[in-house]
Amino acid sequence: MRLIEKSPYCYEIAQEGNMRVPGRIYTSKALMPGMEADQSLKQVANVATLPGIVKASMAMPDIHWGYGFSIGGVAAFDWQDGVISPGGVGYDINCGVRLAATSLDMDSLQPYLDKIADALYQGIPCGVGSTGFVKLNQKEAKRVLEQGSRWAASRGLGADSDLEHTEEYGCMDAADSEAVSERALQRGLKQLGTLGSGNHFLEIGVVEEVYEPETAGVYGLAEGQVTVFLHSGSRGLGYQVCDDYLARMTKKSKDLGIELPDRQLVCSWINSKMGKEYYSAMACAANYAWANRQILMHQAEEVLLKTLSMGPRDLGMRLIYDVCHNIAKKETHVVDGVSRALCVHRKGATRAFAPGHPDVCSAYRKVGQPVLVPGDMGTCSYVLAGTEKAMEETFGSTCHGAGRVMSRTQAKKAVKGRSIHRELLDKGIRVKWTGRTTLAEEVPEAYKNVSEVVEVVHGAGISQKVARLRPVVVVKG
DNA sequence: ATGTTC
Repeated sequence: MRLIEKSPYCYEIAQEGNMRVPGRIYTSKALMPGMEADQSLKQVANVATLPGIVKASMAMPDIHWGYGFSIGGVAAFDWQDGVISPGGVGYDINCGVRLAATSLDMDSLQPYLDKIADALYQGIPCGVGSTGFVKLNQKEAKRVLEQGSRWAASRGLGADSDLEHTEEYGCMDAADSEAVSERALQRGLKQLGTLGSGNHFLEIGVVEEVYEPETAGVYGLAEGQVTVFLHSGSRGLGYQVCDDYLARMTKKSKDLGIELPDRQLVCSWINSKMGKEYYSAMACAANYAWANRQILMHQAEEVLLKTLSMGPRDLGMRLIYDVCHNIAKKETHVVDGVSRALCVHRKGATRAFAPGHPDVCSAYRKVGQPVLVPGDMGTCSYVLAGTEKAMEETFGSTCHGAGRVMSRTQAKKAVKGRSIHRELLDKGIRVKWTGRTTLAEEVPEAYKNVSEVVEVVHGAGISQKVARLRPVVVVKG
């Protein structure tokens, strides 16, 4: 595979063999060795062979090996003549993050942090197999799947301003609960309002540095301010939707009429019955994830109000934004001067729409869409803004996080005998967790340096640094 | 990521 340097942060995988377009990798010399250590670049080249792919098979600097498609990949297919692939979305459909600001400053909150850590850990259902406070019957669950965050708001678990500050307003219209299997629906009944496990978290943090005061002001962020940051997805329901359609599409893979370089790239024509059905089911799982994050954030607010004996006005908790980073969406983009309907797959990649884009809510339209980039639990996270260059180069997309450099198994082996909890506490980070192996798997060194990842997307111009956040309390599954 | 091999 030939890697050609196009600019300091952008490399090309030359088009060869069955590739229909080149590969394009956003990275730096510092991040290159990690990138070449696994099969992720090969996966980028494999995706370039899929029918209907437009412009390039792209990878963000946080790329690492994933199911079929690498995590950190962006691939857009023609809506008429292209394919849709569950592996291009990921098992955790609409895995994403949301950030809320509060009116508190970290100096005054410091004495209460231990109490807050205990209360959040008690009050937020987390871990594999956990169940939430909201129990659904089948009929109600279908409403969640078709309405997303709007369902949560209609049950008093969110406000209109929350919907306004959520990507897609917290609901994909294409959702049709008929496309979701009985088994997937069943798994969703008891899991609404649960955090999950692995890299999912709920964090109390502080705005440590502001890079763009004007944009930060528009978003409502200032240095020293206390924030609430949440990372979760569609839980067992989304997993089951992905699993169901991988199996169904594999059975019908002959319909595609082409040989795939990797069986994990199984896909359907977007235009086919199967393709449309997957899109409708995926949208349901995406809506479930939005409702889930909406409920989790509402629950976190309740816990903070009670723990701090405060009224909502004093706490001043308000959603800044909610983004998804595992999704396929019908979007219109200009390709070679022509406006085209595309199915943009972002798997471990975040939408980063530019200032002025009609899909950016009115409050933020002047400065561009907020992009939320969580780091590992011991470092920091970033708030970025979408740019025009992202629209031109990456279908309005950027990175989604730090990206793994060690597998979970490798990480567990690497930290044997160490107390990760103590190491983090020494850095002023209180961690609460439930899984026996969670802290080892999520140890900071298992991830790339998120600051290096962000330098790439900022340097390449596909998003702009706005602010950096530092965690002080972390709750994990 | 995931009732971590229905």
